[in-house]
Amino acid sequence: MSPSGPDRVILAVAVSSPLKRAFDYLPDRETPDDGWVPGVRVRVPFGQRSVIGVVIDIRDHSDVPPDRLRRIEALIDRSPLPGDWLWLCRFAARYYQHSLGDTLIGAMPSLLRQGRPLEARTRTRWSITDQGRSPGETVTRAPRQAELLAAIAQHPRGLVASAITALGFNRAQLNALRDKGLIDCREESVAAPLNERHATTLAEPTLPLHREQSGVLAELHQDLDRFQVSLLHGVTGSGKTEVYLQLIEAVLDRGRQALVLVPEIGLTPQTLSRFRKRFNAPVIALHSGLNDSERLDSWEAARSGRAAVLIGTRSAVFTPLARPGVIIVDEEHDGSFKQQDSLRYHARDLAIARAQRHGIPIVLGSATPSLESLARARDGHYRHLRLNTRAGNAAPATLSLVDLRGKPQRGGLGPQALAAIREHLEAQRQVLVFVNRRGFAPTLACHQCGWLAECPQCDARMTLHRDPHRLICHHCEQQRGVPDACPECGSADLRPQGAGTERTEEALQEAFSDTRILRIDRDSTRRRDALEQHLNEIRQGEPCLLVGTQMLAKGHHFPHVTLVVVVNADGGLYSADFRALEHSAQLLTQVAGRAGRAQHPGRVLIQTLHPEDPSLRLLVEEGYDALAESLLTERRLAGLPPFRYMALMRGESARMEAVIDLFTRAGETMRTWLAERGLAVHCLGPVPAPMERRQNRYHAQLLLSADRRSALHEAGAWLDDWMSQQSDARRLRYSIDIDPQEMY
DNA sequence: AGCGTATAATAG
DNA sequence: TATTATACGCTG
Repeated sequence: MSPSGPDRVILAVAVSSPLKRAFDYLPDRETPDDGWVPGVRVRVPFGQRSVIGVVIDIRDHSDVPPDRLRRIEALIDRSPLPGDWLWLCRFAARYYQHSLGDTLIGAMPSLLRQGRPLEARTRTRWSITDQGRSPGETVTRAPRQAELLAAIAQHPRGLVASAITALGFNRAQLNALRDKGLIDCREESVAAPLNERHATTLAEPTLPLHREQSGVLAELHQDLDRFQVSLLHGVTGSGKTEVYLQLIEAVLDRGRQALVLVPEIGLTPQTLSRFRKRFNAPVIALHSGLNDSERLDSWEAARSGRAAVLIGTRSAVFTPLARPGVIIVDEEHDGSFKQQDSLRYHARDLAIARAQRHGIPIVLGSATPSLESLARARDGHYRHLRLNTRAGNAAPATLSLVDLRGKPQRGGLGPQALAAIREHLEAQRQVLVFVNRRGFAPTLACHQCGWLAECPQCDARMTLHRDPHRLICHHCEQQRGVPDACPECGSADLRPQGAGTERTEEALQEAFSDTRILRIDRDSTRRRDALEQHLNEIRQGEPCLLVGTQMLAKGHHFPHVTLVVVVNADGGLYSADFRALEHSAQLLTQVAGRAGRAQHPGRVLIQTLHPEDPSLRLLVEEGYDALAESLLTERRLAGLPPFRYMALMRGESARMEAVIDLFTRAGETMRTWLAERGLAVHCLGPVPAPMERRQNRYHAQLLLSADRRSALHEAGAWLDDWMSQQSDARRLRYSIDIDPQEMY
């Protein structure tokens, strides 16, 4: 066969590289030509390096000149990586317009990335041979061997090596019996066979459901065997988790697996233990604490079917499943489901694509659904399931706005809030104070000349921290000492501006000196277990004050808290980001949901400088759902998501002109092409990013929007391709974000 | 000349 | 993106 003959085998290999194409290779010399299947890992020479890649296609010719083709160094896998996983990576790479190689390599456990073989865990099982049943004189002089032989003979299916060791026998005795031909061994997979059902016994009984929950569960039970998106829209405390658990029970009964996605801070030991206690089947958590080999083991457990329930954050959506039965996305509106670098995927959206592919149901749960999901529920694409009553008939918290204009403040708290706090503490209750900023104060200002502590490398103020006493930029981590005098005018009258968690904590400690105060934010919980310890203390129920950021707002239950104070609700009101109000309303509702979950009704005080703001009033007076309706109407009129689709091209460079020049040409070319093509896509920009300078790099963006995803994708792909051909594009960093969540 | 660092080129 | 080839400026 001539090297350039037509029936020669060429392997298209995807490697981790920003280049959005596969690379052609010749097979290695060991592997027969018919031994190739797509989806196997290979080691290939790439430039000066040797890297792991995935064979994505087997071809009979290449467009690359034969003398430039290199040879695969080694085939790693005997069988391809899991088919559902390969499909999802392909889908994600195409949808998010990212390199397939990068997607594949990034979505596999790091040990697989390093070339570690993926083998199912096996164990050795020893069983007796025909000869062993009548051993004759062969073991009379070896009493231990005779005992071991008798032990094995008692078990018709044989004994696994670990059981034999547990009985006090050793390897030498086994080998001796084997050499005499009395016993034999074989390797068997640890994984459950594909048709084996998980133990259906519940380790813990189910909780009684209230009427609404039963109704919802009955609806979910109807569609266990087909693709259906259900939006489980349930107020805080309405018992969504119990619905998940009972739905999963039905799925496990059918011998299928469940994949549960939770927000980044939602994977708490309590959540996990609730799942583990409920099911006798293996529940596996995929969290950041796993080391590389645990991660690979979990992957393998899911792939082989050994694991029944998988719970994890964003990246868990890429876990391969042997027998998928249901996917649950809890707190589906949570921003942490969107990856903000490299492959900018949304785990909720990929989960939906995956469920569709598998033909299984998916449940999106939230008390404050994203406008995207609400819109799809309203137009009938998703089934809208509601839970409006709180378990145990707990009354919903009462929300009120507190006008802070012209009021004296201590640590950001006005007189009304302080009085309410005192009242609740005296009644032996717990109070939660929510401050959406860590540190002591958002900035330091000179009262003589108006100087503000600004970050030297960002368009942002530096946050004043007390412990350590430093000015820190939250955008670039840059730190500097706190000046004694104003660097501009020399005045010593420098004052902190506004309040962060540290300052509110300090002010509250002064005002309520006998009260235990627990601060919970990223700084105070950096130490391992610090958060857990605090939460345990809070659960004891002693009166105390909790001061914290959104870490407190999400996922935790505080049955003894009867008052929640929101120090400043105005953050989301006047932001450049069109989603700011939605996110702000979700957060406020979540915080409010922390109050009064037990027998005592809760109160929520929301401090604001804009008590007349219509959105804020709508939220407080009628709740999240009413505000969401109004926001949806605005979005429709403004032609914004979820009524139009967006793609955002971001660029950054050390010089603003470099980005603007390139993006200006990109925008013009794009618009011309769109007009010629007759594609209904808007191209806006370039515009500088809301925060232009970050870490001394300048950011700008080009925004594409369209009525149809397909048009948007075509335009995005064209733009990306055009960019890759520009020589000056190499000098700056750029990336495309499909369905961007934040417009920074 | 020799070195360290910024910048460009390249990947089958 | 990761790596390496090269270009350039500084020291002695």
